Amino acid sequence: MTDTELASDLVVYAARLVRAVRRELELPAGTRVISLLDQYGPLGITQLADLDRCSQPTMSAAVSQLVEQGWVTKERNPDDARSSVITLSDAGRDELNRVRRRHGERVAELVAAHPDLTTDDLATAVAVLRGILSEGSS
Amino acid sequence: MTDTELASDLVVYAARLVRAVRRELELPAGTRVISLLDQYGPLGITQLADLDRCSQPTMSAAVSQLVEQGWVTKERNPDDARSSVITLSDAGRDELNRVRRRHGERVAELVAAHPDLTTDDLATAVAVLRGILSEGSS
DNA sequence: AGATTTACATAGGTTCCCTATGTAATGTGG
DNA sequence: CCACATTACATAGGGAACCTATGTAAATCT
Repeated sequence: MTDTELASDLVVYAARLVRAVRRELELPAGTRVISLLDQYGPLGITQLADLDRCSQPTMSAAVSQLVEQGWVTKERNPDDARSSVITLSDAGRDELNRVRRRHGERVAELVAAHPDLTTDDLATAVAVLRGILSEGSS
Repeated sequence: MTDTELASDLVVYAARLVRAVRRELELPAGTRVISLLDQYGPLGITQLADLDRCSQPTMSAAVSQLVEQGWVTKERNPDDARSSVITLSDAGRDELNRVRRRHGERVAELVAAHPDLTTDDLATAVAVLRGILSEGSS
């Protein structure tokens, strides 16, 4: 199997995993946003859109929803009145932890059902996905 | 890092990969369907919906579109007039190969941009995702 | 035969995401 | 310092991919 074939399979199976998890657990778009804020700290709308690889209007809408839910705060940037600063709230961090635990438990079940998959294998899979996505944006 | 934490990360990064690829390449829902037909041979609507983990109406609509595009054929099942038999056409198989090649090339580029990721790592990641998804449906 | 189940179609609605475009604030060249 | 481009967002309008609820016709069961 070539790298190209493997890479193709990676996309297909990644898509199926996401669909399978979403069916049972709900994986709202907002989760990705608060995950990014947790990882990078406070950010503006456009920065978030770039990191999440979505359009700026999409991120605007997502942030509005998160503000309504109380999971982030949105303030004017004192250094640049055009932009905003989106900050993860404590409630948002709690939500993030809850979602992560739910997802983790569910997928960990699936992993546990396959004894031939070791923790090392799992760690490698995560490293591959994360590596692929780091900076390889264009 | 525990298995649960790793599993949680796996979901997050899988979701980001799918989004990243979809942004550049288009990963239409129909691709999954013809991929399933390629893997399992001719199937009915409900069987396809179960395999794709989507609802039956969703699969009905997806198949209708694929028929219009000429990538599958839909015939009445001679053994059971209620059901249909969806079959991958030659054009559909060509399309599948084209899509796979595009996805593979794009992700292979991303992989190539990270020399610390070996082919073995990639193969492990694919094996983990496929393993997780095999039969672990419920 | 009547009732249930199965396979699919249709209706209506939600979520997520896009492009196009407007607006206000910030830099920039003459 | 004033017109102009650029940047950061917001708004408008629309499309794709899902869902649940429900209807219909064929197969199966009692």
